[in-house]
Amino acid sequence: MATHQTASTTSVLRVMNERAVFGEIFRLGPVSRPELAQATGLSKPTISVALANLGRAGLVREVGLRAGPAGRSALLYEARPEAGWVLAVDIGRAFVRVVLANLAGTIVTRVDDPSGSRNPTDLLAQLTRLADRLTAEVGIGRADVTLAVFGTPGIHDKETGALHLAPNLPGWEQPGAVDRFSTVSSSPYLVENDVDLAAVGEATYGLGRGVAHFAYVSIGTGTGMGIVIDGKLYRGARGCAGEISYLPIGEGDPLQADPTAARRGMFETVASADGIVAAAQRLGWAGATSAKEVFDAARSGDPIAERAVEVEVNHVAHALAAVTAVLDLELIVLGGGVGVQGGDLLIGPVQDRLRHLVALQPPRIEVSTLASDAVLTGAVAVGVTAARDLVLDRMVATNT
Amino acid sequence: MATHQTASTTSVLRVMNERAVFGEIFRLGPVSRPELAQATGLSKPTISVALANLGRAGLVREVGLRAGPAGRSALLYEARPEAGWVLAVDIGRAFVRVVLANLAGTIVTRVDDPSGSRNPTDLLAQLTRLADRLTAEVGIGRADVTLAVFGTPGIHDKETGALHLAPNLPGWEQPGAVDRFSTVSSSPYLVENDVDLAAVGEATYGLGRGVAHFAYVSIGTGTGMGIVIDGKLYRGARGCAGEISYLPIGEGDPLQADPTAARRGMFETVASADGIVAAAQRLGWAGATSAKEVFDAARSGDPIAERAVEVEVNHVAHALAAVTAVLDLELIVLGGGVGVQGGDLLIGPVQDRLRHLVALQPPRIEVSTLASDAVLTGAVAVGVTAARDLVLDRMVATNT
DNA sequence: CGAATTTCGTTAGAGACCTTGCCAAATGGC
DNA sequence: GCCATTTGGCAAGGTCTCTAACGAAATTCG
Repeated sequence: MATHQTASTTSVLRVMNERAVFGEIFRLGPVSRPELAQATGLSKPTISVALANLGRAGLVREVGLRAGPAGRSALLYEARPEAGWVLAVDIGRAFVRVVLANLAGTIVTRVDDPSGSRNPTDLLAQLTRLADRLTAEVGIGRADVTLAVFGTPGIHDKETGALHLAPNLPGWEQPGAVDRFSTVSSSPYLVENDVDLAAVGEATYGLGRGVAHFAYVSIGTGTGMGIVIDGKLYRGARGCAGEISYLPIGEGDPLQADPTAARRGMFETVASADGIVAAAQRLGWAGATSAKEVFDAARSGDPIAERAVEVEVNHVAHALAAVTAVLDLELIVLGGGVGVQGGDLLIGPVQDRLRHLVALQPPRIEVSTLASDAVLTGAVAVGVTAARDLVLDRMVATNT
Repeated sequence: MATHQTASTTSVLRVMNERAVFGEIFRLGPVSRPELAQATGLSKPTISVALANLGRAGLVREVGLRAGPAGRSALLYEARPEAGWVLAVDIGRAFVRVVLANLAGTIVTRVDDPSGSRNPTDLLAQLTRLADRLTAEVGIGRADVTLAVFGTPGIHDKETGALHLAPNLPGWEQPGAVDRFSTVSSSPYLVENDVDLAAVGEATYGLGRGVAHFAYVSIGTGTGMGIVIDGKLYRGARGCAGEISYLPIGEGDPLQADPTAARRGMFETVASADGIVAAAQRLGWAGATSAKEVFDAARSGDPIAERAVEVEVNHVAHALAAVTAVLDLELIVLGGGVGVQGGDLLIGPVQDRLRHLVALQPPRIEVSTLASDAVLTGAVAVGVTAARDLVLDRMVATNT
């Protein structure tokens, strides 16, 4: 770390330019040399040599001709999608979802497998089996995967390799457990919180496109938030940013309660699916069993269910008020089981309530359109971005 | 925005390298050519031409010789502090503070002037007078100021040029009012929220040095928070990030209260200096007049004052719990009148309470060491960073 | 159907920058 | 006073990019 952002010899310039060309090819799709010259500001000969290098490395290929209104037709170039493969994994509550995506970000194969035993050894065996199956379908081996991305609940402690705050994954809190993901693909891999990935997915392919600062708030069996700042995922000092489960919001006066009682009035316990059911029961509907049921009843005008939704609105609005006061976001996308199924009932009232709670201009609030695929989508987005850098780095290394 | 981070011709390389050399000179202090070569990774001849260019532009000068254990003594170079001047202004409640700092960041002259009439016209006249006085002391004119930085309460709306949420600055909420700062120095200027500047000051010269993610929480006559993420100030979508005044924290059950009552239970009303006095009065000390008085009484064991401090601890802990759940910071620095004067009584109990409120590892909490100079310090830090870029840009422009 | 026109791609020459390698100058120790 | 050591400067060489010009391909118009 002697030098911060320094640069030196003239050959780094070539690498920078090749990087820029590669990026523009992704951004613009099939594109001609003159268009690349205009987009990058480079001259035609420079574009030509960059394309030659990228082509020799197998990252770019000719893809046809474009006829203009007059004059010679231009050769079109595109990134070779098979130049890299991303294995994206969503370790969900009921299902393990795995997809294989190419460098263009298109998902080529996919499998949803019911969760079996979730201890590290069994889960890793399941993932390895699924990875084998998917790669075979495409005609590559597990070793040809450029990068694997694993979306898990909880917080990945990079120091110890343990997974914290993930009670549904027994055994993964052991030091070094997360490092065993390396056995699945024998290639570089990333481990990210599932809600964080969903936020990236929403930022790349969903409603968050083009929004500088936004957050994805997931409410389901649990609660969580992924924060995107300046288009980049914000993880916090220890990876715990957005752990809104612990927001001090709940019934009763927090100041009167026993100050030593831990976890009282946590957002998660009152606002998650179970919290909604509990609220309905407390309000007189003893037989309430699921959040979906409560939302359906509220839609048909049941007064107790309506009141339960009102309570949920209040909780969510308080949480988002805290988020707004701290982060001043442009957009909040609501996801998770409760967020998606009850979004139509929640969004309007939450926004109204929010306007009263904070005198600031509240963020736009929308319901996720990616639904249960948000995590996978985000894993692909993260993986493709990193994989593009990887294949370029590899090209530069071999050209030494 | 055709190109994102692209680069092209070979001459940008020279600029990048000169920039790197200039930065290293600041980082390392008086430094020899071989040391610069090592630090930047550039060769000796390149360092020499870069220094020649920087010297010709008046940004760098020779400053002496360093004799090593053996061999020829090396010429030392340093940045010329007079190559740029920063005018930093803190528009505080009782005082207007103005300093003139050189490019090295050392404050050369300073004046603290009691706040008079605070409407734009009068305040600008006062500032212009003070700027004239300070520049004259250094032997330069107001036009020689490289950059001016104004720290104000409230939020600067860059679209309209209005200052929002600053009730103590009457007339400044008019569109275009903030643009009139240009009359003070006739040079480029920046307008930042005062608490945000304090956060930058703490990050550059205070306890936040080297901390990636931290926040400066100010509690005084009002409340506010400045957020530094990845060493950079985070402003939010509309510049309102860190407006913790509007955190929904307060007495009573927010769910039982009238949902339409705006601003009820705001953090600022309960936790600011007035809030502490009100709490003491409510607890039975009818004659309480100032927060300082309450803290002093608590230190001498007065039970009512102790209970009032306990209430304040609870409020602050709840606010910081919300901040921690959202941002997962490494460090929170406490500032402002209440934060500095009552910090010794607050920090320990707040940290204890915080541990119970969030199951996460709470951030370190410390009392600001910069005290009332935090805003000015931050304004200087912001200004010096920007001014260094400015003088370099100017050099590059003249060398075209 | 052929020529003019327009656009594309390549080649050649030149400029800018950085680096390696060598030599002179200066300093402290033996 | 000489020598090892480090600094500073100079020249030559290499890499990259740009401009300018030329040949190639495709369309339009006569």
